[in-house]
Amino acid sequence: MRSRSYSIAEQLIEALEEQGYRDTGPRRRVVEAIARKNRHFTAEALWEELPGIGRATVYRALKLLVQSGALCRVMLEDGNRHYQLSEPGHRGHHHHLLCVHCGESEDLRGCDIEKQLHSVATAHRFQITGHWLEVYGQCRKCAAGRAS
Amino acid sequence: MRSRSYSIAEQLIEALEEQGYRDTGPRRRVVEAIARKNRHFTAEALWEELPGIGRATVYRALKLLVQSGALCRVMLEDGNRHYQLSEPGHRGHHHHLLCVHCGESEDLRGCDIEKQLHSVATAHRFQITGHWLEVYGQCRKCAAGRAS
DNA sequence: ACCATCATTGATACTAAGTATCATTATTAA
DNA sequence: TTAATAATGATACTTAGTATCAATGATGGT
Repeated sequence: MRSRSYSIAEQLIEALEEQGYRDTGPRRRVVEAIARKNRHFTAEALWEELPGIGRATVYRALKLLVQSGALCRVMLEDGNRHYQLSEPGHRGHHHHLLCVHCGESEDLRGCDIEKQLHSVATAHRFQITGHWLEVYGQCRKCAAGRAS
Repeated sequence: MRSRSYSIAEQLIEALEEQGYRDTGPRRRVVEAIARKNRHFTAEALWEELPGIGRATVYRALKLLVQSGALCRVMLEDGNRHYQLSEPGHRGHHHHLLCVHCGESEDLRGCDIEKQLHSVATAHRFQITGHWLEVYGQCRKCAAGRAS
């Protein structure tokens, strides 16, 4: 008995199929490359790992996966846009803790920032419909390694 | 007796001079165009309003003003990057309430999100060094006009 | 298994938002 | 007023995509 019934790649293919998109060879190669990543990456870097696959195909797959929530776009502190696999079962709205040192990221769980925003917005008489938050810093390992 | 001792354009020129940059003709034209804006704008749109000024000059001025804190880069919900004048005397770290309907924005004052982030980050054993937040919604006027 | 339909692909060109280079021009300080 | 230095604008390049479109591939019905 295996504890993971589906590989990450299979979950991503499923995320596409749920939206009515087909399971094709090129898409499989894209999701397999994404599944091998353990940190955020750029679309361009992903494409460079996939000789024979068209640039547009890679960008299209990324777009569909972001739509599904299985993949997130994250913005680095320098403004560069990267992609980041969502943690399993964590597809809804969430934020990231991005380590500026090693590039690792964790999903920020238990952030009820909405509540706080709401009260601030009330003071401005502003009706909030959405927000975007990224948090930068050092992960446990990097903070430990660089503390002196 | 005038209540505003400096025009917005003058304040922007000052922001540049404080950083050791010169007060030049092209820069004056750029900051004057920015000062006339009452909502966020793209670099490209600004450049198009300034015939005879080089694209690079406009982008360079924007970069310096952002560095000074007098101007902010804001990210819209669709991912487009715009620029937004900071409210007077509000140059430090702050966030924006962006109206997705009319494009107006307000600086978000009194947001002590840092405190909350800090406690969440402690749970993740993550050492926060910075964050980025944008809030989207409808401003007072637009919310009133569209309520039914 | 076959075919029609419709989605997908990859090549290519284009756009947006900049940055880099560099010869020319403008500002400033001595 | 002149030398040093900063800024400019033209141009080319980069990054992160989107649009177009002919060719190919997947799917459902028979």
